[in-house]
Amino acid sequence: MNPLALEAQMCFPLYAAARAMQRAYRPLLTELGLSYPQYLTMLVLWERDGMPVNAIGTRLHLDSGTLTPLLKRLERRGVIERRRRAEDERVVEVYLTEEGHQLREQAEQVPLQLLCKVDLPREDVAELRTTLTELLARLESA
Amino acid sequence: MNPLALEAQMCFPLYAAARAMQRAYRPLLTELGLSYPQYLTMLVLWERDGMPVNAIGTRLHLDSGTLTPLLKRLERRGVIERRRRAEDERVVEVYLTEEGHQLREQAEQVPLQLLCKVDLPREDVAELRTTLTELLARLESA
DNA sequence: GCCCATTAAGTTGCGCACAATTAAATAGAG
DNA sequence: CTCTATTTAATTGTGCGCAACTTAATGGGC
Repeated sequence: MNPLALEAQMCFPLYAAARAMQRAYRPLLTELGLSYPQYLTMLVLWERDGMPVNAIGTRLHLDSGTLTPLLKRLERRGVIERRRRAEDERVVEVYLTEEGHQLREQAEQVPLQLLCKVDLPREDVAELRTTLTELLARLESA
Repeated sequence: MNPLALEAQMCFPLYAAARAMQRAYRPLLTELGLSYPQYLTMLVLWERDGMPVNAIGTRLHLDSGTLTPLLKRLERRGVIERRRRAEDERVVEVYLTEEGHQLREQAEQVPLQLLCKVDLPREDVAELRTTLTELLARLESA
C-alpha cells in the first residue's frame, strides 16, 4: 500500500478523531458557556483550586501564550479569578469563583452524555484511553 | 474516582496526543516547508491530483473556511495551483505543480521517521489506528 | 426564458496553539 | 549587597478550525 495514504498512517485518524470529539462536545459545552479548552481548564481547577498558570500549563501541555488569553476570557465569563501571589509576584494563581464552583454540578453530566454519543464498549474506551496516554508519553519523551 | 478527572476521560488523552503528534511532525515538516494541515492536504493530492476544494474537504473533514486560505498559502508556497473548472465555474480544482510532485519524494521518508519517534509495537499502532477510525465514524454519525 | 432553490467557494470574526520575544520579579553566585 | 541568571506571565504574530454569512454559478420547475 502507498505509505503516504491517509488511512495508512496513524496521524490522520488521530487528528480527525480529536476534532470530531471536540465537535461532539461543543453543543454540551455551549450550554455551560465554555469552549472545549476552557472546559479542560475548568476540569483542572475543579480538581485543585488556586493553581498557578504554570501548573495548569504543565497539566494541559499548554504555555502562557495560550493560557493567558484563555484565562482572561474565563475571568470575563465570571467563573475564575486571577490573583498575583503575594510572596512571589511572578506567579498568578487561578481561583474558582462561586459561579465557577456551581458550574461543576452542571458539568458532572457531560462525560456520560458524551460516552452515550460515542457508544463504544466500555472496555474499548478504557483501552483507547490507555493507549493514547502511552502514545502521549512516548511522543513527549522523543 | 472523580468522573470529571482529566485522566478518567477519553477526551483529554485524545486532545493531548493529537497535539503531541503535531509537535512531533513539526521539525520533519518544517524541512518540507509545510504545516501539518498543509501536509495532510498534500497527502490527499498525492493520492489524487486535481481534486475540487469540496472533495478535499470531505476527505479531511474541513470546510472552505479553513481550506481556502490554506490552499492560497500552498499556492504561494509554489506546490499547487488553483483553477476554476471550465464547465462549472463554481468549482475550484487543485493541481500539483512540478515542485509539488517533487516534494512527494522528500515526504516519503516522513511516516517512517515518525514511527521511529513513537516507537510503539507495530500491532499496537495498527490497532490504535483501527480504533480511532471506528471512534471517528461513531462521532460523525452521532 | 424566468425565478427560485441549491451548490460551491470565499469572507468575516473569534478562539485556540505555538514560536519567539519581552517585562518583571526572584534567586543565587561572588 | 550587587550583579547576573533564572523563572513566570504577558505579548506579538502566524496559521489553523469552525460558525455564520456572502457571492456567484448552476439547475429545475413552470
